[in-house]
Amino acid sequence: MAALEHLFQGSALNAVDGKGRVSIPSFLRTVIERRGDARTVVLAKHEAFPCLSAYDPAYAALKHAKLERLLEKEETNPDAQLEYQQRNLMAFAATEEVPYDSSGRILMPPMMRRKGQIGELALFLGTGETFQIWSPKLLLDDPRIPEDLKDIARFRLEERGQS
Amino acid sequence: MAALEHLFQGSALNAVDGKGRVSIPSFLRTVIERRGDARTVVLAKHEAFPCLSAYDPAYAALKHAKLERLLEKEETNPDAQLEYQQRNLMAFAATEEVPYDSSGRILMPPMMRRKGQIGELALFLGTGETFQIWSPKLLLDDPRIPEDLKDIARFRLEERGQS
DNA sequence: TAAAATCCCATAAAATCCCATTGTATCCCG
DNA sequence: CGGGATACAATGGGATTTTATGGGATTTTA
Repeated sequence: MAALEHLFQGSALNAVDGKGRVSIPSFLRTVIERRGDARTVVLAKHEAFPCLSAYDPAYAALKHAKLERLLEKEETNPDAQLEYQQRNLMAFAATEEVPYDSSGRILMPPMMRRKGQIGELALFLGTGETFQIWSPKLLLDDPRIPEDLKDIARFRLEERGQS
Repeated sequence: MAALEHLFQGSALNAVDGKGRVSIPSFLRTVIERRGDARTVVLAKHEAFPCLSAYDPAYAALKHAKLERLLEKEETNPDAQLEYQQRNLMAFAATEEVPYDSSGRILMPPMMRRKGQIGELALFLGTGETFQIWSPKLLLDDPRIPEDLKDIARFRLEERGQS
């Protein structure tokens, strides 16, 4: 159950239904449950891309512990104090932890849905330590995204379109 | 039930009614009850921000124990003695412990309400080991608060306004 | 006994559970 | 190897429960 022995990988395109529910792809759930024993995802706005960043609570705790150790080193520095407060706020207040049910679905919180501009479709992308949730349209429109990755998004869209 | 295995996370904006009652958001109550078995919150003025700092009794006990150990180490240092006395005063005399009822509401003590300048609305922000209670307006006006977090406060205000 | 705190009940909206369906991947055995 | 049987994933929709909140009644406190 060591936190970072298991990495998030792969992609999937799932529907967001009228109630705001989305299935977390099972291959991501497997990693979550191997890293800890929660059936829960932590959602945050991605710092660089117009999408959401997601991970498991064990990873969040690990990140927090790291921050704490950093503070103890710089305890005397007054600037460090404010910076610490700010980071803590971003790491915890600006994130939401949502459990998934027995069928693997979360209720996407309205705030996160808006921050990630997620509409009827959610594109899940594994990125190792974390995974991302995109509006497929936004991903295709972003010039920073490699063409090969866009091909994957297009493929997932087609897959769904023809059904 | 280890104290710091569960962290406070997320945000919510709740109403303070005419009697001074506020609901503690359920996701914070869950953490409180997992950390110990009290249905109680400890309130204090935040040391840096114009808001309240809040936590569970188990965390208060833990913090106290930590202070004690620190003191024992520095027993010979007279400065440490004074500092300990001061911190101890703040940690206990300047805080109030209030239980929440079966519907999850506390009666916000008038002194704390004034210290935090909490009006009709209380913004709850998880910050890991503790959580904060803000007047949303004061948060929006504070230059030290990251813009992304203010966005969240604005979102919560909107959410409520349109209903 | 007046003010304040607490309890109790009511409600609307939201979140959660539960069951059903469908498509797809996997298994197993002849 | 074929082809049905099986298991699981994603998803829809109804039923149930929880949450936040208002307001009255009762108890406690000063």
